[in-house]
Amino acid sequence: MSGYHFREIEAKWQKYWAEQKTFKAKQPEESGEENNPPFYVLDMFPYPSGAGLHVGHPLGYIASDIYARYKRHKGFNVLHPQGYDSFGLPAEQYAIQTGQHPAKTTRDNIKRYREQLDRIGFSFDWDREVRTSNPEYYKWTQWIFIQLFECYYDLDEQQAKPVSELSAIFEKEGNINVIVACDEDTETFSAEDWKAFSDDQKEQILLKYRLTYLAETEVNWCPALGTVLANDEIVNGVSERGGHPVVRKKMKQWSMRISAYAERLLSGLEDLEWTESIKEAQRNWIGKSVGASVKFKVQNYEEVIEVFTTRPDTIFGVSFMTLAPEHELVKKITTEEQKEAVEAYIAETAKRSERDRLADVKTISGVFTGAYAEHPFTKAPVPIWIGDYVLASYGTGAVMAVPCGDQRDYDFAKHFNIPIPNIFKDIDISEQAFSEKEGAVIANSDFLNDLPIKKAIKRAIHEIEGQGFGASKTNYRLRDAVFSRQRYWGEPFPVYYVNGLPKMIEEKHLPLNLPEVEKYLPTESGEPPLGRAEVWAWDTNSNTVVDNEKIDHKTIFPLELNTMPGWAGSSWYMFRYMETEKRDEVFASKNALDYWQNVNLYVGGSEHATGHLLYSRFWTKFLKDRGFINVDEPFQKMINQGMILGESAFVSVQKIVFSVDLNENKDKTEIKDIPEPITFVISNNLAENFNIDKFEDFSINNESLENTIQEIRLKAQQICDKQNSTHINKRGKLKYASLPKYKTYADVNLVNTSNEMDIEGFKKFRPEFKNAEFILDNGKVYSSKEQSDGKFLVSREVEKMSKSKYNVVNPDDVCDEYGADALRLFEMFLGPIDQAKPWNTAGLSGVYGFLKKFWKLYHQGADFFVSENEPSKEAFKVLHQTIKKVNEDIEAFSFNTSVSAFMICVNELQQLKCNDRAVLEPLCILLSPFAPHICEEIWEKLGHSESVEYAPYPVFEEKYLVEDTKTYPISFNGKTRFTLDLSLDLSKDEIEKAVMEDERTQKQLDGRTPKKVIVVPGKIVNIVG
RNA sequence: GCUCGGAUGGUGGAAUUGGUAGACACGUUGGACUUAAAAUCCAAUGGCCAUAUGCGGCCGUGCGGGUUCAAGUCCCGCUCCGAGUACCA
Repeated sequence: MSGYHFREIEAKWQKYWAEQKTFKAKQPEESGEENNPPFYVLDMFPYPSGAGLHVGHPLGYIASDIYARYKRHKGFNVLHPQGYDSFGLPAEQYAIQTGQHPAKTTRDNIKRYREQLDRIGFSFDWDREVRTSNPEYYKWTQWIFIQLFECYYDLDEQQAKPVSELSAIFEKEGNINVIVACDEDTETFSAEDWKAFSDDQKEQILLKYRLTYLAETEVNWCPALGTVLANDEIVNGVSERGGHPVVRKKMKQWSMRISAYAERLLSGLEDLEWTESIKEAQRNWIGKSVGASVKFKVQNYEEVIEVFTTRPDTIFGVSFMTLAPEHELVKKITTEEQKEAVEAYIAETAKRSERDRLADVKTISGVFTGAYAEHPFTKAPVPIWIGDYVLASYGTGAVMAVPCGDQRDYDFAKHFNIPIPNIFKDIDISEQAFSEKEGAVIANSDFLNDLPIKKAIKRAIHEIEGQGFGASKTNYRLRDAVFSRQRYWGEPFPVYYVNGLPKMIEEKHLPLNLPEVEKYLPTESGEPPLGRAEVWAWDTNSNTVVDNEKIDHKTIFPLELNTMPGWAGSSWYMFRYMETEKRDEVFASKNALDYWQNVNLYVGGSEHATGHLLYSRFWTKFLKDRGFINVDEPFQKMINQGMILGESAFVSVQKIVFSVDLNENKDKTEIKDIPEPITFVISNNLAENFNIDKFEDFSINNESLENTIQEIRLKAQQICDKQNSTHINKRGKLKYASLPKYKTYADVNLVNTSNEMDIEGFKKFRPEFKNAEFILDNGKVYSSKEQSDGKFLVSREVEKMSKSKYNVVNPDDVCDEYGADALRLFEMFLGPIDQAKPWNTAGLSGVYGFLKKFWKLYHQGADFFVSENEPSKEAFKVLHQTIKKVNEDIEAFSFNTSVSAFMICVNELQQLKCNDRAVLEPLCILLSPFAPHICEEIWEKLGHSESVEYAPYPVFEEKYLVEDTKTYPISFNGKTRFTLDLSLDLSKDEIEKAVMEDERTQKQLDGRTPKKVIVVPGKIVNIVG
């Protein structure tokens, strides 16, 4: 065996790894003696879609795999698992369309994913695989749900506690003194009240405190689809799919009280090694603002308007109030005169999406309600306006407008000629508001006069609280998360209903398995798909699921029909991988949890910034509170990979169509026999100039194209003439005309690296072009593969990789052609991991060539050969430079530069004709995380019987890199003119002397005397003057 | 609008604390080997100018300023592109 036969090598080692369980992570009890510290590397959970993997998906997996393998070489006990987020909407939609059970399609998809993943040679410990749709897994998702139900959140101690403790407090002192997270509308009650409540009433009240609770939530309901839609599934008020009407509707749904954890979710970000941009996204999402809530009385009404402000110090600057048009008070307080205008404005606002309202800052709009509020301090009347720059969903949906201190209020006031009182001492507000939060002193503000802003805020809150029309308040934008989905393919809630009140199924009877249904659609009456299940009732005697017909509301009760959302299963899966043996008994055993702690390195896309990454932090904190785990954060360090973009291929098309001039058609008989249009598909190099109508203007010198176009015109004219001279004649004259050129997709798999397209393949791919004429790059018309000597070229454009753009590249194809090691290297070589970059298959030959060169280093002719000789100094230097560089790059996740470093290393060793074991053996270890198959093969040939995976990482030794000379760039006025080799031992003065003596220096100076000579030893010499 | 990224040859991208801009690779061109192709190897390759050869010169990291002996890198002001996103009161 001589050449580099990657197919055999890769298959051989993939089999070996699977059989030997090379990547099995050791549990704490197994690893104790060897003292290998644990290290946990995790990829974000893949959803196994029917489309399979494209080359963009494995990018992060390759990076994390390199890191995992690197850590094994460094002596760590690495946990590097993989699994599937296998509940989800696409499988359900496919089931609705085809009637196939989603469990089956999901299994099929997973099988395909696994095959694709296996081909790339990942070092996953597959024995720990999890699938969220497996009952053995979702048993514990249900279990966590129950734990959340049984807890409330103590805001004082910032901790979740059992609800039983809360009812004990209520028993003693009611809810007046408790500082806990609860629904906004919770009323106060005393111990006596509590005791007087019925059991059902008590349950109702406790629901307002539980960390997961039932509540009326406003949703986008689409009756035709029988489901709730996300905001981005609605376009112009109708559903994106099908265009059905959508209505706002209140529905009773499960919610998660994530808002209770707002403060901890915010402060916990500080110690995480995540990118600033993701942390910032979470901070914005949580949206903490500190200020005060202030109540304004409405004149002539009993009502008050409550506002939240971060700037209570500016309260004397209030000259109007603005309510969101949707604010509930608007209808009540609007005067008769203003009614028409207000209603018109509300109707207008309703048409605008929130997106519109926020994107448009230039249009200022609003209407006066005619009503006035009363300033709490001055008692002056304050006009109440409505304006769509205030959103109902944030805060109280009302603003106390301070035009001198807020630019939006300022613009609004200017636009409507509302006074702008200035409450800042010596600050000019004639042009714009003063919105800084420091650097000013308050004026015209009674007791706040002469106070700087920060002190004024404190004083204002003090007065507001003292006079009883407000209090200091911290506001969070973070809302509780709706947890119910009207879907089939998700975790069933372990919940049944007694008198309409939810009861949890006891833990020991879990899992509650997803029932069978005959169809996956909502029921005709609008219930979720589980409403179709015939066996979906809970028997509290036998503790089993029984036939619905047996429901008697005494011992047999209906079960919950909603299922859990996609993020339920993915919010805790990182802990499940830690467990191996006792998965039936616990979600993960204490021992394992204590040992693995949390994920040391998490790799995935940044699109999960405010979804998955926030929810899993929430669940982690909750599980910590309850003592189930002992970490506060799930993912200590995170790397976000960028998207791999596709290079879509396009062809240009122009058509000739025939038509009859109807003006001359006297008898108006039906027109038949009009020839089919003729389609031309034009090679990209000619596309711009190709134009059937105006070939006379043809500017580039291409005779055959000119001829071709003339022929086309001639042919079209002949068709017309022929028809006109015969039967069409009396109905009118047949004419031809060309339509505008347009571009359309070609499948990238039909195009080679030189942008040449396979025309026959294209005809099969787009049958509508079966009879089209193809104009080749030489201007000639394509006739057949054999007879045409020209090429057909496509144009390229970088776009997102997607099926609909025909630019998807499958990793299997790359593995077939170049091998998994080449794929791995190339994905890394493409550019920085976190950047979006286009996939260009042409570059693959570069890394493939590198692998062949690497292989050759260990061979002499056809035979494997390494010498036992002492390597040269140069060879050692090359090796140690590479060790240093690659080591640093891996730690910095700069994998593209480490691939370059390997290329440089191999090129140089080849130059040096180095084939010494003492250099080549460490090099093999060094490369093995990147290209594991080829390195295993060579490692074996080097005489090792064990996998290279656990070979100790080569140690960098500085002594091999020590230099005694430096090639100094000698620059004049900052421009390098020549270089000079000088000893590194020289002092500054000696360097200067040597440089000045060089004749090239004299030539550059041309007799001038330098003003200054800058010498930086070991770096550069710059001569000024 | 705001926040965070980014902009370097024909292409993907390198470049330490400011210190030889364009590493490495693709592509292109030329050459060697071959009946030929593939593969492999060698050479050239930022632009412009100059040049028999040789020695060279000017410009150049989105744009305009600035700091510095020296700026892709630091500062100020813009433009464009990408991602996220709340009129956060």
